[in-house]
Amino acid sequence: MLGTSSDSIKFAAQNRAMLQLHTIRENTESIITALQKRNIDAEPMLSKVLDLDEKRRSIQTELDSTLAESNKLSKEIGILFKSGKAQEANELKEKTAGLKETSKQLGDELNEVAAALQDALYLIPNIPHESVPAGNTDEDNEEIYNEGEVPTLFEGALPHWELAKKYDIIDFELGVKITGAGFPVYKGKGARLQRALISYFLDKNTQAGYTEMQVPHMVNEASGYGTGQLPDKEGQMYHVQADDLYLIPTAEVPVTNLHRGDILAESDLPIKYTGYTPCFRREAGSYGAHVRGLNRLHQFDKVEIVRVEHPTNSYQALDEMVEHVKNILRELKLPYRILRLCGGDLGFTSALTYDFEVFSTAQDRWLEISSVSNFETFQANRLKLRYKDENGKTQLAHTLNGSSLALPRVLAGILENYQTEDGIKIPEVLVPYCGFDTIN
RNA sequence: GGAGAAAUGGCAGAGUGGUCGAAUGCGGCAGUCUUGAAAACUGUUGAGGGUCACACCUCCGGGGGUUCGAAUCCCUCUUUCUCCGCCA
Repeated sequence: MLGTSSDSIKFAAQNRAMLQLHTIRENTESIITALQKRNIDAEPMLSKVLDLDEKRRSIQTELDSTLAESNKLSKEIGILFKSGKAQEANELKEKTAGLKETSKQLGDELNEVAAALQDALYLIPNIPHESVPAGNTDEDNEEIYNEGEVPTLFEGALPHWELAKKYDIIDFELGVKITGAGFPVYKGKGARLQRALISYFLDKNTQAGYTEMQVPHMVNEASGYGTGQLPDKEGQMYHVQADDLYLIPTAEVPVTNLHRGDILAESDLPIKYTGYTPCFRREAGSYGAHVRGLNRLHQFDKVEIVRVEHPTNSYQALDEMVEHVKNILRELKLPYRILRLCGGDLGFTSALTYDFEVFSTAQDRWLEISSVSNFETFQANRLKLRYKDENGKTQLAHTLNGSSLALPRVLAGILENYQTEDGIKIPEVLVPYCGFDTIN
């Protein structure tokens, strides 16, 4: 449906079953070509990696044989002592001194090179799926679907931040007082509508087979590296330095890390989770009119879906997730479109991403409300999230996630598109969750 | 926050300086038996690096140290449990 034919899926799965050193070593050229879609010249990066890799292996080999020799001597010494030949044993002991020195040196060298290699590897972004269009900016994203009527609003219709004030449902100034800009306070029916949306989304997700999880809102450094926020997005996360913890920018981080280091049985797949969490983002560098109101916040609520999949099934899973989100927006009767992100706009960790955007009628612009991605083995490789295949071999799993959905812009879309001269109508599906059908 | 105990393979649980990547049991897998299943019996069963394949190397919570040699001894950190204190 979305241009991921089964042939390309199979190819992708095989080609990247073990993305990283093996793959880089054997497919250097094709990786460089693929990364050009991200407008990256990967050649220097990769040759540095290959260089360090070669160095690492040669030091490792040398170290291994030194250790092998000293292991052998130690065993002999043990046997000699046991059989009472203390003098011969002591003679052998002297021979080990040099080996010890050598292995210490080699060990230090190895650590250094291995760390440098790790750092270099962490800087390489995921390889875009072949369906990812070339391009530099969001202008080059490819619209692949749209649905829903854009309503014609009455004269004097307002953007959501005006509506929020008019009906006293969101107080941005109050948030500034107690915290700062970008931390709104939801009041009365506004707060209730938030809670209704969270419940509604979670219900939709659990009905679709996702298991609801409540996870910590802070994570440690290892989790940040696992899903790829670190080191790439270091400055975008709130860092609690006293305890070296990060406030989560999305539930993707704690939920996907649930399986960090696991080796699953093939029959455990697929794993499907959903979770509601607040999300914290520093948004360093954002500015201008597009950050008004709910458009861009430091703290916002989101319900996320996460899947761990068999490589042969991950693109079908991606399509299912897209269909699932479509369904929700259809029920909310919001006009939306789906974009396939171009190489330049694609996130660091993703192989293929579909963005959902709701049309904000009063602002006359599209607002991103969901991002659904397949990471293939990229996160799994960092997470060491694997499964045993039918031959008993350990393979990297594929991970995926998507918002279903991010609250603030859905809220903005509802407020703006559902406004009437008599107040804001509540979408039908949300009325049972809200306990009211109009905000006035 | 204070005092004590502990951390070993999917799980349980031995192992206190040498041939231990690690007994044993359970679980898993394969086979024998069976129409099939269960039971019983036999075999097999951690991860990573390295190699064409072997060899070989690393890993017994993390890091460091002692030693020719560490799962075993020492230091340190983390986590868990018990008791005390505090507390939504």
